[in-house]
Amino acid sequence: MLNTNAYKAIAHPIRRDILKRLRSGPKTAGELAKEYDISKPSLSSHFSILKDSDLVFTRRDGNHIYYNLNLTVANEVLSALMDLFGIEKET
Amino acid sequence: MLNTNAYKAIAHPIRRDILKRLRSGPKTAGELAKEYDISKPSLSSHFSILKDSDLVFTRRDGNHIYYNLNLTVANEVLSALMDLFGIEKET
DNA sequence: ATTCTAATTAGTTTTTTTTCTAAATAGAGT
DNA sequence: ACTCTATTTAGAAAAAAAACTAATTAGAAT
Repeated sequence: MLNTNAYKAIAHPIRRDILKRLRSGPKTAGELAKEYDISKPSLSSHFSILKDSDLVFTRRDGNHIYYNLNLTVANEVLSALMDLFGIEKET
Repeated sequence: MLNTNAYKAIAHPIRRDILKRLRSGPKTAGELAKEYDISKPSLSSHFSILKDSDLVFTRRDGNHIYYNLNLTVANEVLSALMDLFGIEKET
């Protein structure tokens, strides 16, 4: 069953943008921070919300923490929405 | 292009529940109101957010206003999320 | 052990969302 | 025209989310 925090996670434009950037592979908080005109703590809070949703997970490599998109959960979000809307996956 | 209000629309559990109930056909505000322990104005505000997202549209029939699920927009939400996550629709 | 870099936590303020009660509107039916 | 039912609008209060600065933690590297 889907963690409903996922709906909250995708509700904010910055978090959606982060997810989009993670499609192409893991990024550090610092790399992502460059893209947004927002304080680091605010961004950290967005990361935290993304982690709570399980849409992203982290891995530390030395000094850096890499954010990764969890595609399994991403697929679960899609499935849950298809169910919500009563839309069938074509066979 | 998707109305980003749709992300906001699905962020609240009551609004998701309303969408789910509309799968089976149009419902009046009154019918839906029975399902939730919340004041009518609060629910009306949820309806308004759903309408802003274009996920639902209304049709008046006499004294009743029927809420309908807009499946076209529902599909657009799914497409937008597939794009966001970089998930391909299988052919 | 100190220092450097990366990122988070603490605490607060601002903004947005959700909720409420009371009043108003829209249309149907008498 | 009045009245009844269904729903929304107005205005205010409460709750939740998002933002900031300052301080802290975690680990790497000297």
